[in-house]
Amino acid sequence: MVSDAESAPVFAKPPVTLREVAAAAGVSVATASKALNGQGRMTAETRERIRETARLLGFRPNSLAQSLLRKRSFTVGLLTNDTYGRFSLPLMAGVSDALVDKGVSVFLCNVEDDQRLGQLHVEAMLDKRVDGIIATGKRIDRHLPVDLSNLRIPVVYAFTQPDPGAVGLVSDDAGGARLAVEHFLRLGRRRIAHVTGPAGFAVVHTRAEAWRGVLKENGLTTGEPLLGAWSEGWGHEAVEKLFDKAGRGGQPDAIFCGNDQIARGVIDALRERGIRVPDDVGVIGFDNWEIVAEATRPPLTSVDMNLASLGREAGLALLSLVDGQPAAPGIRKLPCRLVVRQSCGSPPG
Amino acid sequence: MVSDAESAPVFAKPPVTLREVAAAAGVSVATASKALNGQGRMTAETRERIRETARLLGFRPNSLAQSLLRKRSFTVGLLTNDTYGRFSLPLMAGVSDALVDKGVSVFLCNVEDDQRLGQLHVEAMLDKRVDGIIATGKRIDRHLPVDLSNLRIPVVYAFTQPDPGAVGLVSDDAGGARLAVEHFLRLGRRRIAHVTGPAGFAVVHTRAEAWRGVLKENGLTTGEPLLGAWSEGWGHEAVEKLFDKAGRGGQPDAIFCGNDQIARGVIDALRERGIRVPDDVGVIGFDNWEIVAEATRPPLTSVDMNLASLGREAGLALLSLVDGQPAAPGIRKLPCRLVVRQSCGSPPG
DNA sequence: CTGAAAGCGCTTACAG
DNA sequence: CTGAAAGCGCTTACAG
Repeated sequence: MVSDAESAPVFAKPPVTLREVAAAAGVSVATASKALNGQGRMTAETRERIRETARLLGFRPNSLAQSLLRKRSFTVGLLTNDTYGRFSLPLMAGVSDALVDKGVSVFLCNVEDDQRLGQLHVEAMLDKRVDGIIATGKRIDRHLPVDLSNLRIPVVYAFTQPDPGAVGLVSDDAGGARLAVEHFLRLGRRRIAHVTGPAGFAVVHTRAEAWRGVLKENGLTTGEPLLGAWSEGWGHEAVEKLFDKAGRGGQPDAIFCGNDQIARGVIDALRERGIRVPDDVGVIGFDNWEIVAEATRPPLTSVDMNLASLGREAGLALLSLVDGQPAAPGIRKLPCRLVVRQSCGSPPG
Repeated sequence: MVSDAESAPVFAKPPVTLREVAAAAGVSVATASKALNGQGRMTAETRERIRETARLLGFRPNSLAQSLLRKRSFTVGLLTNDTYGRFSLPLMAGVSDALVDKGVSVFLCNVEDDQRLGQLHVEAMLDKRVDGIIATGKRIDRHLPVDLSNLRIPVVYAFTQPDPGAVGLVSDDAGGARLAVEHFLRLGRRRIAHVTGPAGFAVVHTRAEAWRGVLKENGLTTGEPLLGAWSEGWGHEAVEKLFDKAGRGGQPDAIFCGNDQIARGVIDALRERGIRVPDDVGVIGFDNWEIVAEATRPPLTSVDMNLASLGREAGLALLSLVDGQPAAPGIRKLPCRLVVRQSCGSPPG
């Protein structure tokens, strides 16, 4: 007995083709194509009949064939080395969301920090004729382990270091830091410390400069920012450094932290010392990593880099390049926003 | 003046085609194709000459054309509703890693919990003729907002609820829970409590049953598991419940927690009460969310669900379905592993 | 108003 | 040993 219908996999049935639609409607393939695409001239009845036939048969045009002709695949590649995904995922989701509505699909390429993997993925993207590539990473001062500088297709960099002359989108870290410090000032805080990550990160300096700048503009003196690790442990330590020296008057009444983990360590350490947050000392973090920010006691006010919007913008920027619109090269900085919770204190009175 | 070379976008130059390679090598397109694919018979010199020409011209075959012919696109769709990405990302990275070496690329489809988005993505995948689909989510007892049951292409479910009769991969939660409890027993702990998430989650019951089972097998009595939220706050509360009642003898000497956030809350609450971890009470978490597990004091022992492996397995399972290998339908449970840090205590003596 | 032809870039029988 | 032909599924000038 030959394999019977029951045992054959359901998915063996091939998709219906335009040829079948045309035959069923009694027209040529060319006419069918034009009917479905709203091209050409024909009676409204013919067009409608063909459309109805297509609908009935469940016809969906084969993208591969269309892409071959149009020289547009309606796909883009998304390169990332952020396996852990704290920064990448919202960004990737933003890209995907912005593009799905335009019929563009996104290839996920995890390149780690591995040249071989990077090359493998870029070649796969090129072979599959993606319309463009978005490169993203976990920090804006490092390159991905791939060379994207001489491709035939447009490239947009988002939250990773762009090649010179390319289009790049990053968060406005200086602006984000200003938001935090200015908020403290508005709340009446005057001795605002800054506890942040390692000197090896560009954002550490960008944010520290902004912190210093705002204080100076307001006639306040600043000490040095405290550089350390991006960790809770460092937040703890930093509190010791800040509060073990000097008298009450030299101690901060607010601490702006370089990320939420540091802020969490700071808050825990302050509580252990009996220093009240926000009454005695206000705390603001950076990243608005919700699961951390909402678990601190009190919940943490934090600067959000709007990574999903950044992803959306990157997707749209790439599309307009693909469509041949010229884009100004260079780095575009997108605004951050301050998410106010309870750790920073309320306005006086 | 017509647009000069300087101002034209670099990426306007179209890729080199097989026809050009053939012309350059002085052979027909058919011969060129066979030479590059190792098909047909021809002199070694001819083959080598064609290959060399292709290399020189930087020829890369157009995947779209190949896919059209072969009826295989070497792409798969990856559906997820885990925007936050704690579970999805390692899984997605695993899928991508397993497939990139086989020349298969992965479309990222963020469907949220939105039917419309789900449908949009599934149609896009079908139109692009993906070879198969992997569905993944943030919990194993919920469906994605899409119907994948009657597609023409194979589907594998990973870390989300499969359709009946489909192939599904999940972590062995019961096994993972056993690992934790048995480890405590080996360490000499006897009064092992269980603090976990809400009753609405299937894994809450799976893990609680396993906890209860191991204790019974060892002749130990168990109380009821403490159900609550997946949060630090609940971990805190649970410690109050466990330690405010009964005398010293009724209090646990070990707590197995349903996730790492709960475990973190538990550890913090114990410390605040002056109860030493692990000396007085051992703690084990679940998920092995490194950034949390490593920040607890002491660092947290936790059950790891091996999500990257799960992703790899899912990718390979899908590929073998695509290749026509029959796969046993049903749910396959993949083992967890215990990552031992300092919160559970050392062996006695 | 509709269809036949050519073609996107490739592969695979089939001739010679 | 090599090439001409047909074809994957579609679209788009061009005739009629």
